[in-house]
Amino acid sequence: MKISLYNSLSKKIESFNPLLGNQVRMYSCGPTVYNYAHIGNMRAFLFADLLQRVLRVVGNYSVRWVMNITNIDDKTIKSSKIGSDLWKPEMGEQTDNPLQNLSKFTLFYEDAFIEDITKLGINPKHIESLPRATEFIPQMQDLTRRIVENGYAYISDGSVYFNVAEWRKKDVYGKLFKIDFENFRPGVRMDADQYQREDISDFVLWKVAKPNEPFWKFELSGVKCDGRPGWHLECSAMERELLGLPFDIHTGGIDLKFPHHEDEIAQSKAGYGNDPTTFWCHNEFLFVEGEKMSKSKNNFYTLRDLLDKNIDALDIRFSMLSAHYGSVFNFTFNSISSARKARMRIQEFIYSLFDDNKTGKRKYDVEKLRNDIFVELANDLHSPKALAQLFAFINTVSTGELDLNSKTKLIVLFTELNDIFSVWEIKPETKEDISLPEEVVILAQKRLEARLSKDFKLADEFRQQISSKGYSVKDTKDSFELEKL
RNA sequence: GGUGCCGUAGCCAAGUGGUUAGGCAGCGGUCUGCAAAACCGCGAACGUUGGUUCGAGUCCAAUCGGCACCUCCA
Repeated sequence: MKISLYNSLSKKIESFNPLLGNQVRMYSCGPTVYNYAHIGNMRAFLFADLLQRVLRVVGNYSVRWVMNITNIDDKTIKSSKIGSDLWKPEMGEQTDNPLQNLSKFTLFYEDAFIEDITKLGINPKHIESLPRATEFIPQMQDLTRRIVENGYAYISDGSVYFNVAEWRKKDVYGKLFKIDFENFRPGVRMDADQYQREDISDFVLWKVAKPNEPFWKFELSGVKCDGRPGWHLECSAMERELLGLPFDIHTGGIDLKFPHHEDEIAQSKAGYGNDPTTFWCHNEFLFVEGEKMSKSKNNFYTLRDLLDKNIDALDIRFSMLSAHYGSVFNFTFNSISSARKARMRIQEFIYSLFDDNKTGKRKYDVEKLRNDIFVELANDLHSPKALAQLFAFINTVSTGELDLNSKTKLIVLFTELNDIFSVWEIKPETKEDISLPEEVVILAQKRLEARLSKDFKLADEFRQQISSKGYSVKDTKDSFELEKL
């Protein structure tokens, strides 16, 4: 099925066509590995995952998905320095080699990141490559050199800056973000670094080495420029190296539109002569309980914080699918429990499809249902509408009335849908829970006996005891089911 | 100052000018010893004020409120 996507370049929904046959090349701005990822970060990665899955399943494309790991920047350098209180014993021993420290520090959070996204239902096998910025330094130096040679960058005190004014004579600077150069307001964070820039809007390509910080040897136009790459440059060099230019889709959070992505466009074109990509896709921000997430408001959560609160990562995934990626998502604890119930309702339905005792004569047009759902997903990843279609279906059909053929087709469909949503089990319900404590099972059995002999008072007492041990008991006709509370 | 986004029932969240989005919660029912779960059924909304139109949640204007970005934040 043809996919349509909102393109931040045209600010319109456009029909998507890959540049090379059936293959989609997609690059996602990945994490800066200086801390555990928070749920706002997670939304960006879940959005990219949804996109690549829809491209595979609905669009029938093969997808080459690349997501970078930013393992060198101000924050990672600072956090990994000797004496940093962010250093954890699990990262190993610090040495007097700043680059080694940086590497140990960032690898720790890189592992944590992979672990986190896996819990969220992202399959790392879908990601073709997770390039680390530090492993592409020669390519970044090469790009810097090209831009300088083409006359769109200058060296100042060993750092290299992109000359925006010069570039504007040749091409538009402001393709994603309309910039009013007359009313350009210098940012507050400007003086965080002593930039020796000719113009306020120039941005750094390569930063000169500071004492006790990691650096790479670099000589440019006879000038010694030992140092490290600037942030924007990393992506430009890696995406060209791994995907080739131009590729099909570039994703990221909406805050990266400017300056990060705008600068990427300028760099790639000024250095390589090519636009990076044809589609820019951005996800909106996330709120927590109606407010912007911030540490001061005490509503700043990493995925791990939420897991510690006994929240299922898949409920987070599912709840985010209930809003369109292009609108602000309001994360609330209420919405998580709401999402869990909704998700489980579909899960129950899937289980019942495998139940041969529930079979009837009704034929259902599964093809049409499939089409109804896929059309929504193909229309700019409209997951809320796709889910609405699915619920509307479940509301009109009970498995017991469906014939075997329809049920089989539905299992196939749910398998396909789960290749996108990835929040269900497509298999018969397994009643056995090996992890149940024996004492709870014994209590439940005693309760069953009491119940069958109609001693309900005793049965209620046992139920009390079971729930005080953290389990709930559900009666079936002549047995019981236990569930963790 | 500039550039954008958003105000839809108790909560979340779709709505491309013309008969129902959907989920959760709530209410009623079936089933249960009572529950739980499941299933069946039910209601309720478009920030405010004008305008365009036969008809506006949808288009236009104004207004109020919230938010984001404006040089290394998803």
